[in-house]
Amino acid sequence: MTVTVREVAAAAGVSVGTVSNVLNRPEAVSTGVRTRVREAMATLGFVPNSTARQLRVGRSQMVAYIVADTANPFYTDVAKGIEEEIGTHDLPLFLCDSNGDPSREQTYLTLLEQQRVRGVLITPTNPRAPLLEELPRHGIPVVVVDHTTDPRMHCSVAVDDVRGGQLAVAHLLDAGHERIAFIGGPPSTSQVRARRQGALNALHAANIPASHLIEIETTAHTATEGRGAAERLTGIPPTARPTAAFCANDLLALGVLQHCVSTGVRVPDDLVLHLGTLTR
Amino acid sequence: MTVTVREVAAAAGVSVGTVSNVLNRPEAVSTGVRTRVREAMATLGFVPNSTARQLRVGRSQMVAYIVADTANPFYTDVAKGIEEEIGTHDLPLFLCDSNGDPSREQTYLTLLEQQRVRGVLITPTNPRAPLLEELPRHGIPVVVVDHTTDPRMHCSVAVDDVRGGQLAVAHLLDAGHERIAFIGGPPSTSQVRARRQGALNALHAANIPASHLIEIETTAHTATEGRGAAERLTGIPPTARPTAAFCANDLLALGVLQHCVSTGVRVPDDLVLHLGTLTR
DNA sequence: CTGTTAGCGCGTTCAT
DNA sequence: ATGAACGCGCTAACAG
Repeated sequence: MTVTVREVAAAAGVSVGTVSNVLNRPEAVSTGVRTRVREAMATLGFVPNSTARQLRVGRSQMVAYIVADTANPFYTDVAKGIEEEIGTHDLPLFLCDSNGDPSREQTYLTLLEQQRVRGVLITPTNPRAPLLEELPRHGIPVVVVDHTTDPRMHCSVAVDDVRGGQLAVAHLLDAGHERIAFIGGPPSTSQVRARRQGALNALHAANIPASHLIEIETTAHTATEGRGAAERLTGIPPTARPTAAFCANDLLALGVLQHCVSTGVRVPDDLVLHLGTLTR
Repeated sequence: MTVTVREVAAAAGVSVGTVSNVLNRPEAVSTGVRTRVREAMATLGFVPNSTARQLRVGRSQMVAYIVADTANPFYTDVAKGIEEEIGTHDLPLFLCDSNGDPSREQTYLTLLEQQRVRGVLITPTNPRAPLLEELPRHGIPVVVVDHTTDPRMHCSVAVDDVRGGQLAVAHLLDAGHERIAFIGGPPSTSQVRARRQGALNALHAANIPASHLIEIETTAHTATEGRGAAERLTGIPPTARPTAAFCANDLLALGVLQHCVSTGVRVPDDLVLHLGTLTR
C-alpha cells in the first residue's frame, strides 16, 4: 500500500541514498538521475513518510498555538499573525483549543512534547502548569502569548491591559459620562483584573469616586454572557444606570449590542458602546 | 538529553519489552514491576517519543480540521462539535487555517498525508483538489464539511443552504417587508449561491418580482466587508432602499450592525437586521 | 508474566 | 556523483 524510498530506488535503478538526496539535497544529484527518480516517485505515487524523517532528524516541523477559545476573535487574529510570520520559514501552524480547561491544555502540551514539535505558543489557562517549564527544559521552545511570565523560563508577548483599560475609560469620561459600566469576565483572568484596574485608575485621575464604575461580572468571554450582562445593565433604574459601557472583551461587547438591538435599547442614545478590535 | 525506553528498562532492571508493555498494555504486567517501571520513568523524566511509535504503528493519532478562516465563528463552532465527539475517543483535534488560499490548503493536505494522520476534516476552498481524493485512496479518511461532494469518495455533512435562505427571506416577507437586501459574499462560494437561490425562491413563492431582492456583493465573509456593504446600502435613496437585510454570513451581519451603530442608522427602525447563529 | 529480536522508513556517514 | 550499511526509539511477535 505505502511506497517507500527503497521501492522508488528500485524503480529508478538507483540506491536509496540517492533517492534521499533528490528529496533533501537535489543539487547534489545529477540532472538526469534526478528527473528519473522524480518520475519514479510520480508513477509509484510515492508519499514521503515524515514520521520516519522526524524520528531520524529528532524533531517535527510542526508549530502549535494553544488557546483557551478559538471562537474568540482575538486569538484567531493573533494566530493569523503567527502564521504569517512562521510561514516565511515554511513552518505550518496548528491551532489547539483548550476550551479554557486546564486539563485539556495539559493534554495538548503532553501530546506536543511527545511529538517533539518544533515549538509551542500558548495563551495559558493555567499559567503555572509544570509542563510549561518542562518543555523548554526538554528543548522545545515555548512562547507565552497575552500573559506575562517569568522571563527566565519563557519568551512572552503581552498587552498592557492596565493602560488599555485606562485609555478606554478616560475616553468615556472625556465624552462626559460619569457612570460607566465595566463588563468583565471572571476576575480569575489576569487580563480582566488589569483592565479593571486601568478603568479605576482613569476614574481616580479624574477625581471621580470608584463607585461610579458599575461592575458587571460575567463567567466567560462569550456573546451569550454579554447578552446576560446587558440584561442586568438595562435592569438598573434609569437614574442610576450607567450611560456608557466598557467591555473587557469583544465578544461581550457583541452580546451587549445584540441584546440592545433585540430589545430596542438605542445605541448610542440610550447607551454608548464602543466596539473595539472586532474589525476584521 | 532524551530518555529512551532502553534507559528506563535498565534503571528498572527489566527489558524494553516490559517497559513498552506498561506503556501500552499495563494490565499485562505484574503490579510490582509496573510501579517499579513507572518510578523509573518519573525519576529519569522519560517522555515517550510518539514519532517512533507512529513509525512502528503506521499512523498518527492526530485528527485535523482544515478551514478557510478560523476567524469565522461558524467554523470554530463546528470545530468545537468535532472536538467534543472525537474527544470521547481520546483523539486530539488540530485546526488548520487555509486562509481561503487553495495553495495553503494543498500544503496542509500534503503535510497531513505525509504525517499519516488518523483522519482529516475539511471545509474545502478548492473542492476539486486532487489531494482530496488521494487521501482516502491512501487510507486516510476524509470528511467534507459544509460542502457536498461525490459520495463515492467522501463522507460529507452540509447545510441545506437553499432552504435556509428561503426561510430567512420568507420570514422578512411575512413581517411585511417588500424590498430586501441580500448581502452575500463572493458568488464563487456555493453556499452564497445557494442561499441567494433560496431567497429568490421565497420571493417567487410570494409573487414578488426578483428585482425586489437588492443584491450587495462582498469579496469576503468579514465584518470589514459587512461595513462596506452597509455603506452601499445606506447610500441608496430612501424610497428605493431595502427595509430589511438578509446577510449570508454572521460576520457580514456584524459588520452591517457596526456601521449602523457608528453612523446612527436605527436598528430596527431604519433597517431590520436579523442576527443568525452568532449566539455563543 | 517477562526477555529477545526484528524491523517500521528514512537520513547519513563512509566508501567508492 | 553514487551505493551500502547503520541506527533513530519504539512495538509486536515469539520464545522462554
